[in-house]
Amino acid sequence: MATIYDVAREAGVSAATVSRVLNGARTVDPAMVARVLTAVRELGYRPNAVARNLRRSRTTLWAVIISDIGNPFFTATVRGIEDVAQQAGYSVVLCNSDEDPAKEETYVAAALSEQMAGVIISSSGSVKAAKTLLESPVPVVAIDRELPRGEVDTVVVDNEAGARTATEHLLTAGYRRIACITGPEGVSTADLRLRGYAGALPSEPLVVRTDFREQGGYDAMSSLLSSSDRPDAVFVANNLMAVGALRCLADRGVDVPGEMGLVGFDEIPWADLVRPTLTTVAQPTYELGRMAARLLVDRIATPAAKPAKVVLPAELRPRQSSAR
Amino acid sequence: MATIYDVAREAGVSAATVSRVLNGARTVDPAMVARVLTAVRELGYRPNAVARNLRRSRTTLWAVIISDIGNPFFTATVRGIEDVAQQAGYSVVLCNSDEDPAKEETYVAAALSEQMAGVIISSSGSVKAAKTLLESPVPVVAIDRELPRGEVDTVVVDNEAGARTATEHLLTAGYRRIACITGPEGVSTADLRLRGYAGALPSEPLVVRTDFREQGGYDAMSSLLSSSDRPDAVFVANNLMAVGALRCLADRGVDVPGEMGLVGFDEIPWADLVRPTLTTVAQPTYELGRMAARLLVDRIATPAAKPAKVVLPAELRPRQSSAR
DNA sequence: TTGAAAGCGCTAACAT
DNA sequence: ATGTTAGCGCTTTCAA
Repeated sequence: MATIYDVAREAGVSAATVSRVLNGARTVDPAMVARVLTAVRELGYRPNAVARNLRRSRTTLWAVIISDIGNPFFTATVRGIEDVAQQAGYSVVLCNSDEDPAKEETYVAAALSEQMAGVIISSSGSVKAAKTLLESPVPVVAIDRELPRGEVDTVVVDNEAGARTATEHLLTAGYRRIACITGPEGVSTADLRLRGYAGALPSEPLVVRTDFREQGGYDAMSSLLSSSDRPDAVFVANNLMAVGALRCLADRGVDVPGEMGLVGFDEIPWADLVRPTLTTVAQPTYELGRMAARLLVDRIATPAAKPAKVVLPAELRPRQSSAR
Repeated sequence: MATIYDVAREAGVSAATVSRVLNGARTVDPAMVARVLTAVRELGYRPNAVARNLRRSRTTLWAVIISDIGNPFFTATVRGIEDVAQQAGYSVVLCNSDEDPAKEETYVAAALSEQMAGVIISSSGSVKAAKTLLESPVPVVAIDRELPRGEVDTVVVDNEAGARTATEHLLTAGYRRIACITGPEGVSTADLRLRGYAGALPSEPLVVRTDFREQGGYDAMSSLLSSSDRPDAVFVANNLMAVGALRCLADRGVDVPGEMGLVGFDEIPWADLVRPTLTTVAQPTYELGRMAARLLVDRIATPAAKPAKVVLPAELRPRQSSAR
């Protein structure tokens, strides 16, 4: 690969001048600019970002560490992040931790080693990854899920209120024994949605914890169906588990919403095309991403500012699965 | 941030020794290893990958440039890539071109500037991006879609055969006037699936081209419904457009599969939960990702080897939407 | 306005 | 087995 010195020689100028031209300094003679650009084109020169980053001690890359690329929730969120990032001159690289704390730690370590300009993370619960990030100088924004013990910029939805609304909706519809399927302890969305559910319930809570995956939801629903204290409705704390639960009910021939009501948290892509259509608590995903990116831009500009916490509203979308 | 020299000073050794310890050289005295590791821990030292990459003139990052992060097709594919990459000592960063050639070009440029160790790309059709990649020394594997005019390692499914099978399936089911909704010209999947469809058809083809998005499928179906030559079945060349088409039919109250048969190419996540369930041509997505990653590993090891082209089979999954 | 030169942090010859 | 040293490619003072 051609280096900046090759270009300099070809154009008959110094490397410093080439650098100035390429970085848009206005103190360069137009004639030289032309010569440099010609040389760049002829040699097919492409600046080595690694060298530049080393010299500048900074990069223009953001790492966005998401917990499950298979969850459509992240699609719109990432788009929101990308749109703001691009405008601010950053490129976004996505890292998929796949709900695996070990992978999350690997990606956090990589982001720091690679001197990324910032990190946006939806924690899969690794305390170690969170600690590493917090002790590092890299600007961090937590999204969707709070960072364990983290005093950092955070963008979440009002999980507790959303869960409460969903549970009250089931009560209003006439369901009496409402269970909750939620995610792993220590993941803030799992815990807060559980709290919202429990708070809305006049009776004793009935809780199953599992992972945030479709299979987890299936298994959880399966165990609820065969329990002695079988519920007549379930609030499911994320979208993929809700789909799993729905599939389980279909497989078992349980009538939804007649025999069993169902509300999920998080939209699923074709919530209105599945049968029965799925009642969900929808989140402003795109806006979540935009907001996180804006916070990160601000944080990079002002590292010492007090961390912000933004809570966006979630909204119930009543559909068939809860309409008794 | 602490540098390798800080660690060296703290441990009372040279920077070279620290480097050796950190890179697992076995020619280091165990006592020194211990001292170095202690110093590393005390200082919270973290190697600067940018400096390392510059010095080594290589990185351990792969760029995976996908054309639409919102398409669930890529979920399993990316997982396949990641699993192989991790085993081979590479980290994967995802870049979402969002079917936008300009974004694709930006990400290709970034991947080259950042000296990424390799690129796996699902082209959104930018000839310029393809050219840039092919003229660069970076190892490239095309996945899902062929790279425009690219003599590179390629992993695709047998699009033509899959489309033919789908079309024949509709004919066998008794549909007579079968249309095709496909993607942009120049995108290999769009063109090959169209060819497979046309090849299987005894009559004149009826084709609508649009983008590969849900809205595109909706609009295309809408125009087919109001055309004078209204079809009784449609083969839709990707998953998102199939969902759009299905939604359009639902909105218009057209009975599927009675009034209109439908087959999509690519699975959708809950094909069996939507109503009617959607007949699709399924692809071995995870295997596609694994294969691409394996080719990339080989290519990095043997840059001069002849490019391979791997064609994996696609498989019809008959469901309700085509069962007249 | 331009060039010379130093140095970002690391690794790998080479020397000891 | 360990240290010395040069240099990866770039940017940015500093001097002219």
